[in-house]
Amino acid sequence: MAKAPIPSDDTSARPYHHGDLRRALTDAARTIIERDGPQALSLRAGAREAGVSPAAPYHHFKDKQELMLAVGKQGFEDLGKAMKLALDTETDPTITRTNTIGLAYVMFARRNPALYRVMYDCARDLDALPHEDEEKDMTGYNLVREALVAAGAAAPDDLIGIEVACASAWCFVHGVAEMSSFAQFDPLKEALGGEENFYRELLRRVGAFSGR
Amino acid sequence: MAKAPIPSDDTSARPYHHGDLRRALTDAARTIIERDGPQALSLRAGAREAGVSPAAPYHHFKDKQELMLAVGKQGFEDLGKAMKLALDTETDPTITRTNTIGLAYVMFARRNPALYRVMYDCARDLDALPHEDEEKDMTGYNLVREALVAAGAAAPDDLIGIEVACASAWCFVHGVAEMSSFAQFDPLKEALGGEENFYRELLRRVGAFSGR
DNA sequence: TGTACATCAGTGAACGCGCGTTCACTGATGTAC
DNA sequence: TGTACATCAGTGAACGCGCGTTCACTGATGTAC
Repeated sequence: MAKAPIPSDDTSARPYHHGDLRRALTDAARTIIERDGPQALSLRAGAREAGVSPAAPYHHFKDKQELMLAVGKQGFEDLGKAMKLALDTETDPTITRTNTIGLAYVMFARRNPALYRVMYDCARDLDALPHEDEEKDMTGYNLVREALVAAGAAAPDDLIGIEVACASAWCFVHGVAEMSSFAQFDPLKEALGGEENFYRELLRRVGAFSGR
Repeated sequence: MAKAPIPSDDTSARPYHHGDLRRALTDAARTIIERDGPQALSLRAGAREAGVSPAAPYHHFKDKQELMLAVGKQGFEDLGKAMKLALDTETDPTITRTNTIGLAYVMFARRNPALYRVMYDCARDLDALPHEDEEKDMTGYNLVREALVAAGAAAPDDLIGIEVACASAWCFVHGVAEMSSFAQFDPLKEALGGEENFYRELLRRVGAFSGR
């Protein structure tokens, strides 16, 4: 009877040690970013959101910037997973691999617009994303390159041509991703019978990159 | 002898009234944004940069947000001017109008990366850009639509097709614009003999949108 | 042309606030013997 | 299995700072007569 957790209100019965506060903090940061905007994210706000004292984060992150980078990195990992998942579960053989990946990319940005914005900032800040897991970071890029070559966007031995094709596709999809939450496109989305159709119609044009 | 301006140091001999403080403040804001990042812009910093007391801006802007919007709006105006100028001065008839406009757009973003970022944030926040000068705001868009129709991207009576073509081109150019300051593309820029060639090579693909 | 006065566009001091970060601390956990 | 102790992951109070904004003020300008 002595040590049993107090049953009164089990959400308030948090143990002194959190368990995985680092993860809880990045999750809290994502919540804040999406709910109140990237500007609203502070170390204190993150701690508050995670239900922890203002000093607690310093046991897991050197400073605010390190938290931001962790959030961005987590975002890229999740984006990579989303793209892989889409490839693995796509059943319609008439849809090209590039389009499947592209749609997954855009939908991720659509669902996490503020996070996507932060990820982009991280990617710009120097080469901020840590190089330790270059493999992981490259996953998405490799998928795209492979798919573009398969689609005939460039000859397999035309290295520069391949890079340019990748850059084009990347820029295009990035543009669509960022614009995806623009209200300006709402009428067009409706006219095409839904958001997803709109993106598919746009992404179809990536195929045009390979046209001779 | 009485009222003559003190000649000692004419940069320090600013009159009590500024002349055009509103403009000086938006210029100062742009300086700060490009120099220290959008995060660093505060009303106080803007006033400091303009050499004026912290309370002075309140005679010209209701609050910080109004200053930000003014900066964004000014950015769009300048971008529109840059595109028009490029159209008016392009002499090579082998370059399509879409590509001329696109390159001007991308180069503007390349030269003002942080400002471009702020502009985009302004455009996203609600329909933040004031509607009074809808005409002006539409200038760029009209130029693009006209050029795309001229390029055969869609039949003149296919209204939806035109809109989709515009959306595609817009997303693509936006993507290139934002990626233009990514160091990741530096090797490719070099391989293609310079930055401008790189953008031209990318933008050439906008033409592919019209391919049947 | 000169004077009185309303209005405009600045000043500078002050406010309350949330932030990042540090510090000495303490409760919980894991390990050596 | 039990005890001593090092280590880890929290707490909460405190710091100094720059911020947005307000306020009573004052210098400069323009207008009526």
